[in-house]
Amino acid sequence: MSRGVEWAVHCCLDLAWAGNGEAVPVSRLAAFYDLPVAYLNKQVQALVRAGIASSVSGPRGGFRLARRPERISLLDVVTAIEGTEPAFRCAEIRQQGPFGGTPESVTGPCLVDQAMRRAELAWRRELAAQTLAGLAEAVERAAPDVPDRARRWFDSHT
Amino acid sequence: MSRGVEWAVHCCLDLAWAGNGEAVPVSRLAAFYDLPVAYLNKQVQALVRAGIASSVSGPRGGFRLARRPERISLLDVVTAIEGTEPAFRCAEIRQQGPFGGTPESVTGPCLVDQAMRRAELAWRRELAAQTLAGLAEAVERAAPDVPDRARRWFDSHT
DNA sequence: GGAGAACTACTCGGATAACCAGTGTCCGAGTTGTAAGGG
DNA sequence: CCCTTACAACTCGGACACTGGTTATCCGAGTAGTTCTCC
Repeated sequence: MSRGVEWAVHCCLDLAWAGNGEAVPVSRLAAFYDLPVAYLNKQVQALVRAGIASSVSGPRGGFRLARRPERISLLDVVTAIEGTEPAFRCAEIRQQGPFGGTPESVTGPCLVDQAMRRAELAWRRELAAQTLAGLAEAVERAAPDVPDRARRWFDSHT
Repeated sequence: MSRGVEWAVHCCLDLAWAGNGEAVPVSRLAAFYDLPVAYLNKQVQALVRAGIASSVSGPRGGFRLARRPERISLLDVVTAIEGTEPAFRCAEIRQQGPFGGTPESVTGPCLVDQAMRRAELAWRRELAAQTLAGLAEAVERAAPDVPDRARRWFDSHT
């Protein structure tokens, strides 16, 4: 899985905390985690294309969340970065080779593919159950000062 | 996900059907699905390294399943090809940047990582629940003649 | 005719290149705040 | 003093190189069956 997924999730959390109406430029986010600025920009652009974040150009510009954190699931973020295609893509090799041409061999869908899709569906279901708000709440419960410190840091470095 | 996973699962099914004590050479398997021989060999070798299949060299040699199909799960096959490392690997970026050095910031494990691991665990659980025997049975139920035809084809092309 | 040895063909196994997606970087388009200049 | 206008700085956005991993291929090590030779 792409490295940008971790970046995107953490940045979304920071946007949820620091974004009190203010847009956060990607340079700030990159400085906060010591990440390459331009590449992180690329990832956040993917969030914009997916409708998770919105962008503002020019001075005082930056990114902010397009929806409330309660309405953004981890699955949304992951699919925004990784794309919607399933990790396992059935190439229907059972239809190749000497038995491939016969129409009698294609009775119903490929069960191997089905089993894989079922597993991947469970993965997606688990990701969809977790929202950004829920994750943020869990972090606040575990370390109550982290969000405040982050917010203050983002506000101070104007 | 690697393309070889699909090949491995299908080949394991064929080994379970065609392997009545006889070892099946990889050239036979490759011909059955019209796949590149040497590369498929590489994948099946991974199955051997994982203890799923066993190999016999020389004439009348080939591969066979090392355990009964009831004892081989889809997760076994997938991890044999893809490796045991999780798809999402937490790089702990929360510990980088200006806040990284402070020891107070590392309160407990990374919750983002935890959420991702939970999802991946659900995926693994679903894969582990499906055995090769169960999958083979499902195929027989959907298309009762497929296993027999496969067995006959593998036996005929000595 | 039978036993032994050399040979041949066949298989796996790992070492070796080609290709592609992910990774990283750069510069241009657009926008906003600012400052200068004139009325 | 106030309005207009040009400027400058800052941000996103997409286009351009680089790199590790998957994909693909080849040749060597080892083994079983076969055949030839000798007793």
